[in-house]
Amino acid sequence: MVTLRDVARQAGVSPKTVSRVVNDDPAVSANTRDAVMAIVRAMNYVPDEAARMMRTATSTVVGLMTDVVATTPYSVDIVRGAQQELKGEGKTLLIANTEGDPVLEREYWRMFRAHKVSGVVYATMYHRPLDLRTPDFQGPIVLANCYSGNADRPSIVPDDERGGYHQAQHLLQLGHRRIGILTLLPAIRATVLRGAGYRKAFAEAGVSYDPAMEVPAFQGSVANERLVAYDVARDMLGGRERPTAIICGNDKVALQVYAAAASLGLSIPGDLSVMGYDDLTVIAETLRPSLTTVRLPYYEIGELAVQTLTGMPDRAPAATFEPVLVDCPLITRESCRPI
Amino acid sequence: MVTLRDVARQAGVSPKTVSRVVNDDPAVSANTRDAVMAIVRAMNYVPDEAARMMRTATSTVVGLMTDVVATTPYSVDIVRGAQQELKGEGKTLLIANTEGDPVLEREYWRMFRAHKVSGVVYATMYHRPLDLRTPDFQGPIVLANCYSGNADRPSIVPDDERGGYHQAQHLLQLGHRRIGILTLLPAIRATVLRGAGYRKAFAEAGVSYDPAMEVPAFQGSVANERLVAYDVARDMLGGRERPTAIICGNDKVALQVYAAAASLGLSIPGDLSVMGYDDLTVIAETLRPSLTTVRLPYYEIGELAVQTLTGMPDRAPAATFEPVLVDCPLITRESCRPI
DNA sequence: TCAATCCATGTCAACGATGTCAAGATCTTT
DNA sequence: AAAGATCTTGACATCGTTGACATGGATTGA
Repeated sequence: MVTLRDVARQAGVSPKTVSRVVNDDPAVSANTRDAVMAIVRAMNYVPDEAARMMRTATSTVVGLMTDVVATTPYSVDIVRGAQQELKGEGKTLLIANTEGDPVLEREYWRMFRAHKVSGVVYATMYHRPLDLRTPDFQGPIVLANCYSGNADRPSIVPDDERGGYHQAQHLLQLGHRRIGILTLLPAIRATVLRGAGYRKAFAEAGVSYDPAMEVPAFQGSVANERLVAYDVARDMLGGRERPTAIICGNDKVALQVYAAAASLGLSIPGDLSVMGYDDLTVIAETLRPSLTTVRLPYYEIGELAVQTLTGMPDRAPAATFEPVLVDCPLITRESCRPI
Repeated sequence: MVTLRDVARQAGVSPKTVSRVVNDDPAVSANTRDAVMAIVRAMNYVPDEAARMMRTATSTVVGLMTDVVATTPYSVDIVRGAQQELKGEGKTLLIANTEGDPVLEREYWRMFRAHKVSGVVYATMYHRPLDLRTPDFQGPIVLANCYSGNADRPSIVPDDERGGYHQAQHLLQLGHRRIGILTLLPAIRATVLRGAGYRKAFAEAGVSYDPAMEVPAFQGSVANERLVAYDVARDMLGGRERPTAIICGNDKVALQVYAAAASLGLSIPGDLSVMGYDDLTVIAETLRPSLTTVRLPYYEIGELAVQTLTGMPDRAPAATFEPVLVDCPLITRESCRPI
């Protein structure tokens, strides 16, 4: 292994000087700097993280703790966004997937402590409040896709109310008036927030909002949900006064609405406009016609989480943090059409 | 921070003894061990990884280098499988996503070196041969979903030939004889392997294989492919002598075949059986009827890769390694039915 | 010209763990 | 009971880096 010492010897300077050079300390003459850098490159010297870590009591690694976030395919984007942001600073991610196991989670917090991670992004699968106790870890933490119930930590969450607003607003603007809404489970926070968004859009458009048009596309509990969008959509589309458009709680729901429409001989978007949520591209881009949907901005949430982390002091003063809302933009494709 | 020293002082023993205890060194009396462990727990002592790393010149971290693997949703399972396997050993993953950028990749290899990772899993998005040169990294490497052209590294890949065999064999057994095949791009290795699997199944069933029934569902290049399964399937299903079953190169293709069938008024599985590949559950479980498919065993590949890594000596002798094939099992759902 | 200031570089110790070796205590063996 | 073997514990140096502080030379100002 090539060490600072070796480089120093070769360059005819002290180890400390080499250290200064590789750390961009300005207190080094240009000549020395160039000479040392030449040797550094020639010897392919790479600073030993372990020694740095030990000396500085911090590392260039950021922890990413997830519940089961990695399970749900699209949320990998949180990881990608975080990486993207870290790349610029020469840092990387140490990942810990708890799969929902609290014992394992505790172990991972210890592990983060042992590795002196410079911060942790804590991401959850569902957008939800969270009371995080971390007796084994002291450093800065940013919540992603979840937020602290008592606002004692910074957090980045999707703006589900605005996302719901986008969905409804777009369809209303296209002239739709009878709009069916297939929601996620009522217990999910996003469901409530989007509901508010729908109402706001309807109100702004001067259209009365009919709660009867709002039906859950799932049954069961959050932990054990069953997708029944196909049947619900068939009921909705089979009745008289069928809707001219359907807003879906996510893209999977939309996929089943496509199937329901096909089974009734209804064409999309000719007879029915369909709007998704999530922008799960494997579905949204593959469906015929492709799906107009609203994108869950996981990539941006990952980026922002790391940015926030980087800007945090090691020991944050006991401040109050309102969740940062990230817009869920409308992605226009082919499944919605003016009436 | 609580250090070995602090624990030692409290316990009235030397730091070295505490070290022995936390490392399960058998050369410690039961009394001492219990006494020390009590203090360790009471003080919530966690060994400092940096110091360990420095002293032992190795870390408990395994690197995961991916090209764009994290982009394709389902392959997150490689990460999950790897984690699962590491969990037992108290290790974790340091992840590096190159997004295909060689400069970045080089930087990440350096980073892995700096962090003294105990090994690296190198995973690719496509199953393909790979000539890996890592001047900046010496430790053990296992390839996942790719393999070394000259067999100089261990590798774990899906058994695509057998997967293709499963697809065809199942449909043949259900009595289908006219079977359409919508393949991936011919340039992709999986396409070739699965083709061999199809032929084998047909031969075993004593059914003649008609190459004309095999059509790519994609156009363009690997880097820039365009899914045209919808049109191809409509052509195939619109002709006389339409197939009674269609084998798809992946689940996205199957999704479009569903749409094509619906547009022609054909019902699945009544008029047409459809078989997917990948087992992308967001699609396969959401489709109505749910999709019979073949599962890409990414989770197992991740597990096996780490197992292989763990079993490797630090400096592997220049051996030859045949790729380890992992079966792609048939997942039976509702989209295939006897003729 | 001499003191004060600044700049570039160097010396030294320390971060926390563990490998090496040694020593004291205890147990065998004859 | 003495010599050896074994078992348990400890002293000490060391891994590679950087922070605190020191040094010596050049520059500035009066």
